[in-house]
Amino acid sequence: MPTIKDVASRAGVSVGTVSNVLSGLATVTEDLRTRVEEAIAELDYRPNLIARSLKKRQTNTLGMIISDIVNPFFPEMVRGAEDAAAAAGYILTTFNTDYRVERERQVFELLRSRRVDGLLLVVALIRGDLSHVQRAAAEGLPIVCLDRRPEGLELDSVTVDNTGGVRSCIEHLIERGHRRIAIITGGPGKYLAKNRLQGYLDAMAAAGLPLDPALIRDGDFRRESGLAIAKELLTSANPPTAIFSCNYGLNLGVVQAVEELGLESPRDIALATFDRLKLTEVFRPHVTSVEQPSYEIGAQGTRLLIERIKTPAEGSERVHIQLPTALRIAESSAGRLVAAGS
Amino acid sequence: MPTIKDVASRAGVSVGTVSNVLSGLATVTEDLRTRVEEAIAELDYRPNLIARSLKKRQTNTLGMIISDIVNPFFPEMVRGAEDAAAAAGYILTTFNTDYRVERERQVFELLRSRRVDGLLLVVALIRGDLSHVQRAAAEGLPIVCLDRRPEGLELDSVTVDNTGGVRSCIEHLIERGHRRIAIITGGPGKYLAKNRLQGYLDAMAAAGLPLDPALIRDGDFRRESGLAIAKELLTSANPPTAIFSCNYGLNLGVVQAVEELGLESPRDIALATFDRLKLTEVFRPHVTSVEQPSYEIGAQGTRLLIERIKTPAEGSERVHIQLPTALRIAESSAGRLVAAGS
DNA sequence: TTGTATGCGTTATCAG
DNA sequence: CTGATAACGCATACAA
Repeated sequence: MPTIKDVASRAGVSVGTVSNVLSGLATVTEDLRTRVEEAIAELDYRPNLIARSLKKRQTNTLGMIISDIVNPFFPEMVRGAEDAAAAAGYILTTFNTDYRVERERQVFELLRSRRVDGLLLVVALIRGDLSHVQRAAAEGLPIVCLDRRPEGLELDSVTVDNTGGVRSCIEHLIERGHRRIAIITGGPGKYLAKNRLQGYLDAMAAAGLPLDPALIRDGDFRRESGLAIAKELLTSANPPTAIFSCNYGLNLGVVQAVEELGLESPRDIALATFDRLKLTEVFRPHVTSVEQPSYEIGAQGTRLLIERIKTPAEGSERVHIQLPTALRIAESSAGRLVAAGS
Repeated sequence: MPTIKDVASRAGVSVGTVSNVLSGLATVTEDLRTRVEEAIAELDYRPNLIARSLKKRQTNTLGMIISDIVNPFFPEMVRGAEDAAAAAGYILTTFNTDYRVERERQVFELLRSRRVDGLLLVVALIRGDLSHVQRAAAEGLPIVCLDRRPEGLELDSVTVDNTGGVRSCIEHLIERGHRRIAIITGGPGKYLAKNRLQGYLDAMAAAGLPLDPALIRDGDFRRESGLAIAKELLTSANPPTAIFSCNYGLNLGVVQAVEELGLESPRDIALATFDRLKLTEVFRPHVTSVEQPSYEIGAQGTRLLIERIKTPAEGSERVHIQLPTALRIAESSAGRLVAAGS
């Protein structure tokens, strides 16, 4: 592979001059510039970005740590990040943690050794031992948290209005005449689960509806728990008229339960869920959903990060961007035909 | 950030010694080794992988060029690649081309400037101007093609048995009593489209069934064309009893058409498609599908690539791995209740 | 305006 | 077995 030296000698100039035409900054004679450019073309020269990084102490590389690219929530987010990164001259290297903190810690080490300029982070854990991120941030590595905000850490973040999203959806169900609305959560102690449940509580309270503990059920964000809980709910003595799932995994289980019990939505039960999946929309039932702007989370997070790289945050003034969700009303949340019971 | 020099002076040894304990290779006295390790811990030293890359002329980085991570076919493939890369001490940087060759060319330049050790490539185009990949390969950059094989290029590849996958599915439909089986392809001149159509032709020929040109329709792999073509097929004078879609995008359109016409599968029409999407399986209709081992494509491609990096291919002996598909039979391909017509 | 020299943080070669 | 030193390819003062 030709180096800058080869270009220089072929063009009959010094390496300094070649470097100058490469960076385009310095004023260099038209004559020399064309000679250098010819040499570059003839040699098929490509500047060695590794050497450049070493010298300039910047890699133009962003690290991105997510849970699992196979989880359909992430591809759009990654794409948003990648597009924003590319637009600013950065590249992205992505890592999956499968929600395991020890893996997150490994990746942190690796990324810091590779001297990434900044980090996009979807934390594996909201609380617990976050010392690796704390230390990295303290040592000056720009970090932007996506989707979830770890507790007790001063970091910029881009999240979604989980509470408001659920609230608007529950309000919609109430408006359609539902009073016995069940919610399946992601389980206690989880960031997303807590915030989403709050939206339910808010909406119910605002409508003056009583809370039935039997209708507020803890799942674990996975299909299996949605299936089991939905079956319990639907076969109980006093079943709900609507079920809200706190993420799409749970919703899959609920949909499955409805079919396995020989029921149909919206005829027998109204359904709604957090997360929108365009791919399933042509199938039945057509489920009402709360869509989050995944692409924007990635894109805006990346733009924020790059801004921080260029001008580091002073003191503890951090920015927290919270993006709105959108309610996608579909057939599954049709209203009750008769007046609601007690 | 501390450097190897800082570690050396703190441990009272030379940089050479520190380098030796880092690489673990050279024999170094137990005494010195512990002193160095202590210094490393105390300074929280992390070797600068950029500098190491410059010196060793290897980045331990693999480039991966795909069409679009948002296309549900890719996340599993990327995940497979990432896992295999991580297991071998490499990291992956991913790029989307949106099927645009000019973008592919840009990414090639970038990746070569960054001195990636190898490339995982899902080509944007099967034929046409592939000079950038040809040149890169000729200059010694290890490249493994995934999913599609570009024409006239000597490159290792990992693909799927597209023809066999479709054939087995059509055979299944025939076995269920279907004779008028329609196929919606990805359009003429495309690699995947051609191979998949061949499976249909093979199965029909083997069963001695006549080919009806009206049932072999060119789509473009997207939902809209699936919708339009399916509507035509279903409302024609002599409609098919089964429709096979050559990818999942087309299938989405077909499913939509069936519902919009007030029909139901399998009651009124049998359905089957290439590509399996686990997420849609709980919804109705439950569509029979040909599943490809996406994760394995990525994983095996990566392992092959790393092998090539370590021991480059001699001459033109290239390896082409072709992975089998799996037929996932679901409700939508139920048999005909009455004997099939002519 | 252009050329020269130094250093970025490592690894590797070679004396000692 | 350990230490000094020369690259790796580039950017950047600084000198000419």
